[in-house]
Amino acid sequence: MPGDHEEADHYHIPFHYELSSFFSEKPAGGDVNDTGSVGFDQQAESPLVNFADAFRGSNMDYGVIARALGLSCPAPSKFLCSSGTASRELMVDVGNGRKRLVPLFGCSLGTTPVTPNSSISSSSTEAAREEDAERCKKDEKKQGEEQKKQAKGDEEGRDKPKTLSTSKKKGEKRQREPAFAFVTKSEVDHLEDGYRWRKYGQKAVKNSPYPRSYYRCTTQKCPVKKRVERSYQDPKIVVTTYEGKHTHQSPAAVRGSTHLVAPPRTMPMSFYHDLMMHQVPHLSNTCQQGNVMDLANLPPALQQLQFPEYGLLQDVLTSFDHDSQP
DNA sequence: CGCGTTTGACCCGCGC
DNA sequence: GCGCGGGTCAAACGCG
Repeated sequence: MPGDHEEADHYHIPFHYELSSFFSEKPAGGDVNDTGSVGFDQQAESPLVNFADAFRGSNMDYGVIARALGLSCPAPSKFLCSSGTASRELMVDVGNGRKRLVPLFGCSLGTTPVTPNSSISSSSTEAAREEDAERCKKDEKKQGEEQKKQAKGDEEGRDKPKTLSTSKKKGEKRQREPAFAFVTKSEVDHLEDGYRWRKYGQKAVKNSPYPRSYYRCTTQKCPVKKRVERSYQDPKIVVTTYEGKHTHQSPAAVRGSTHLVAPPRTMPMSFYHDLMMHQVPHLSNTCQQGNVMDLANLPPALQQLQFPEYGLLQDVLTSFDHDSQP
């Protein structure tokens, strides 16, 4: 069915219109939304507050956030579940030649942060696991084919000069790690996130003048990769897609930047768990398979989301909450 | 010399 | 089956 197929290829999550303003052109330091309730001074003394710190220092009940993000709180998750019309999404390539519309929810548009990085504008997840589920059906269908290929490949493969596929068994489907995409508004492509990355490829993106860069975590045996590309819709927007879970601590944390990884004292770990379970729905499957999820395994984007002022986030989330009320 | 980037070639999955 | 586009490899190169 063509319609179903379309659904499988594009993961639609509505974006709240109020938040869309975060991604539109705004004068530096200006108010962020139309209500005037959110304003920040980009020249504030502490322009960067990381995600965890933001919550730690906040009086905000995490339940509000949880509800806002559609976590395990009584309020239904409008953000994740509704089919609202006033949405803003960004087409993000999530691998295997698949693109999906990634919901944007986020924060601010500081343009002259302390670090070369600009502030995080939004984060989102992509439902690779759901996608995998879809693909499983196809896989079953193709399994016979694959086996044929495998036999054939065993014959032909020997003569191939390169052994690119030796890392995985022939006929075995390339397994995609859970991915987490988020969007930043930045002048620089490669955002400093506390980990060390090695660029291993760059490709031109179809219909975009901007190339996509491929990075791998330089830590040995760490499987995490990330893709970085600029939005052709708005060149200032950088889409970063993390894939996989770090098997180690952030070097930045090791160096003493504990604020990058330390869990907020006031936030139960279950919140992180819920956050991940909902923000990265497919990870729930992983957990069901016995894998342990802990903070260190959170995508850096969640560990280190930074905001010019957490009050902004608060307003954003409050906005979510308010919007989710009938 | 070690580490990171660049870049062309190759592999792979998917749609037609 | 074929072509396209995305993802990865690895040699060459640059830099400190």
